[in-house]
Amino acid sequence: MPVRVLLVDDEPLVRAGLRVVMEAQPDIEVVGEAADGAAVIPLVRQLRPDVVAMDVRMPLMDGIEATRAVLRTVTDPPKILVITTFENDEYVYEALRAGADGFLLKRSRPAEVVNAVRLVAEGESLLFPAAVRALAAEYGSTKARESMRRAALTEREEAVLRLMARGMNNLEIAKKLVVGAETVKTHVSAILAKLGARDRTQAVIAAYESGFVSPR
Amino acid sequence: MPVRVLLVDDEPLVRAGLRVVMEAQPDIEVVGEAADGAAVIPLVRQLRPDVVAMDVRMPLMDGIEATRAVLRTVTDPPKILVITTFENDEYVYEALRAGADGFLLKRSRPAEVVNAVRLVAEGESLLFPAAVRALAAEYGSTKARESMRRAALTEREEAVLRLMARGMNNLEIAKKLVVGAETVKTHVSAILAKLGARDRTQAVIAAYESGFVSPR
DNA sequence: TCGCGGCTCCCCCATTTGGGGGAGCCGCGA
DNA sequence: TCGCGGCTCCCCCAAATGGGGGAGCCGCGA
Repeated sequence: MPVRVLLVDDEPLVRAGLRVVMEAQPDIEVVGEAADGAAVIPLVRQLRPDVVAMDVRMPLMDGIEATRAVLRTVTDPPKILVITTFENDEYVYEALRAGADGFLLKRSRPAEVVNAVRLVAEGESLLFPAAVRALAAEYGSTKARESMRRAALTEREEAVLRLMARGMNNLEIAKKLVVGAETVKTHVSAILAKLGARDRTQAVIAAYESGFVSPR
Repeated sequence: MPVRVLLVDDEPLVRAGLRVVMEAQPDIEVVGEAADGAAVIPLVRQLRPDVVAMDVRMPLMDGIEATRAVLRTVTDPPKILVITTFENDEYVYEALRAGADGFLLKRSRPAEVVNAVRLVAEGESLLFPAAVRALAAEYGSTKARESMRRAALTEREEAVLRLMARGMNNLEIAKKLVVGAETVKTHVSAILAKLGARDRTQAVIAAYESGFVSPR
């Protein structure tokens, strides 16, 4: 039976990206989504997920409070995987102290994402020292630290994603935006990293799934 | 600057409906209306619309003739969006062969209507209509319906497209379907050809836009 | 003033994708 | 029985994609 996952992130694009990554796995099933920690408790009661993948920073109730609330009020609570964009986010440590079972960087590769989900689902805690080292070692000890802000796309990146979702390739996007093809490549890479997408197709899927672009 | 649209339909109610839908959009402006194709040429010259949304079936001059006339006599012609009631209207195929940029069903939802207008305005041919146009250009109008059937995906191709729309690459699809990677490539190529898509991203977009797969 | 993030462009390189051809097997219908 | 379409696999090859670096410019805010 598959691992049942509840996604909680205020950024629809991030949710969609995670969803694409997870649903590509036969043994992982995304059973629900929420945009804020405040919605987590009833959803956990209703959906009984095995794992809650939850952003630390959210508008109404952040991941720390939500973690405490779930563990305090739900019997047989799910594993909680905290999602963050910062490597050394003090919120993460608080969340882990609050009882979270592991954490995940938003720019983790799909393989890392699904691996983390499987691990916490099986009761393996991704405690931070080792995990931080492992992930930090893999993800750019230099650049990662710098450019890790919120996973929200910049204006230019949104424009590129919109054109990607219209089926344009990099060259066409470059002409449309009157920039060089290399620039578009840079934006595309940034988009893929922020959305946790492996390729442009997954990014476009995320754009549709999140409502960033609307079908029909 | 908004997209300037000229509505051409012999049915006032249809024009009114389209006008309401389009004018509800901040980026679409209806600059004129006509009740028959015969009035289109002077109006296009006078109003210089970006898009002509035109019914195929009209009393004096139908949409096919009007499309040909506009493209033949107007310099820097507008995009032409053909409106029809029936999905398998052979008039539509003829209009597309005559140079129309896309088609729209009268029973389309408002979101579809404005989306179609925006797409053709920006030079993007509607995906499935593009496929129809390609096929219609290749085969005769009499065989249009038959070529549509020819364009229908096989069972296996549908399965592959579904997995493509979940973000899988060819190797993952191959494993999922327990076939060789070459087989998947063959299917993907067939899908692209049938949908008129250039790459897998466009195919996935088509899958979403056509409702073949639905956002969750 | 300095630093940082956003935007732009450049290099190199591995992988993926897609197109061209061909071919064998099988089931179904003319 | 034969042909055809669907499904499978194979070859070669060009193009696109994505990742890894680096770097310059500019505006804004500490």
